[in-house]
Amino acid sequence: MSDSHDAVTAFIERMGLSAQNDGLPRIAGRMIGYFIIHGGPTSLADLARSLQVSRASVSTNARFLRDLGILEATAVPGDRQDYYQLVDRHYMRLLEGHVERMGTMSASLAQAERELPAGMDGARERLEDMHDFIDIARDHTRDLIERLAARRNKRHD
Amino acid sequence: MSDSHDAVTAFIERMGLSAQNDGLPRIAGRMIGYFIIHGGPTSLADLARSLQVSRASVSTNARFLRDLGILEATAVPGDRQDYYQLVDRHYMRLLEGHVERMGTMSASLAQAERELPAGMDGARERLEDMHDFIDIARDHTRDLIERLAARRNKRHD
DNA sequence: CGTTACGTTCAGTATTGATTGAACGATTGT
DNA sequence: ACAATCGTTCAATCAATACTGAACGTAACG
Repeated sequence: MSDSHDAVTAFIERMGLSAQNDGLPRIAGRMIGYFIIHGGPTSLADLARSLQVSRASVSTNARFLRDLGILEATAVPGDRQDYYQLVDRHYMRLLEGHVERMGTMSASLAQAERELPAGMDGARERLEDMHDFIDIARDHTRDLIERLAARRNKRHD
Repeated sequence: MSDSHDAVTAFIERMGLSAQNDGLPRIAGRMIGYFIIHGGPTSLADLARSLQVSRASVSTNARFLRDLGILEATAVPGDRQDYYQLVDRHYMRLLEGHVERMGTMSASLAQAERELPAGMDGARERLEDMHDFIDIARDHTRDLIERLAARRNKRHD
């Protein structure tokens, strides 16, 4: 079983790294990795033991991932611990987050266009150009999300 | 001109914030904002003065953005300062970076599938499911990049 | 030459944010 | 009632990294 252990921990660690790389807390990434491998539902205490981190960190990051819509709480009959698991198609939330960030960027560009005094034509053109781009990219990503949702539904029906 | 100044600095500051939000250095974001507004080419010294930051920071971040393919150096005849400007369609580089990160994630999942010992069927299924998703999303984003490139070319021809 | 302005590098500082330990309330089982 | 376990919160610590100041090399220009 040491083979499995090595491969599994290596993967979980890579998930931590790439989360860090994306600006997310490392432990959050490792938690996602844990759930991809082990499924769940799992209590926060077990998670803390498995990942060798403090219960405080697990608690904080669980809430963080829950707010992101990546984790959800489930009840286990006969046990009143808080059990968590990945939401179905959790990875979609990443794309949705991407769409959200493009939305704020779009709004920021729109505000700049609105407030920019007349005469700065070069600036306005560049703002509008980038704005168009962002909006198209956002729409495109929305389509992607829909298409992926459809694909998964078809598989399951 | 105080109106223009307010709107402009507010926009540049927002760009800094949203860069920070994406895990990039704040000054890098502000530099991008500066170029969107003022066009360029601009010397690093002017940039440092405008953004009120040290020349060291500007130098470091300019190299950073150049390596990302967002800024490029241009020669200004009769002046041998280093002039920088945004590359054409600089925002495309953001999507390309996104594609790259999806690529490393895909590779990481593939490696996990390869090294995972037999018997962990649930884990394998979840890995493959996510792997499929990532690859589809990456292809889709590549299409988007191509389509946007085509759109821009048509505009210009 | 001497001066000035530029860009880079690097050691040091400052700041941000992740992680922890300890204290707490709640819940269960004895 | 008591002990044990869980999850949360918060102050404190720790680590990563953004940012700066100073020193340096280069090039222009008087």
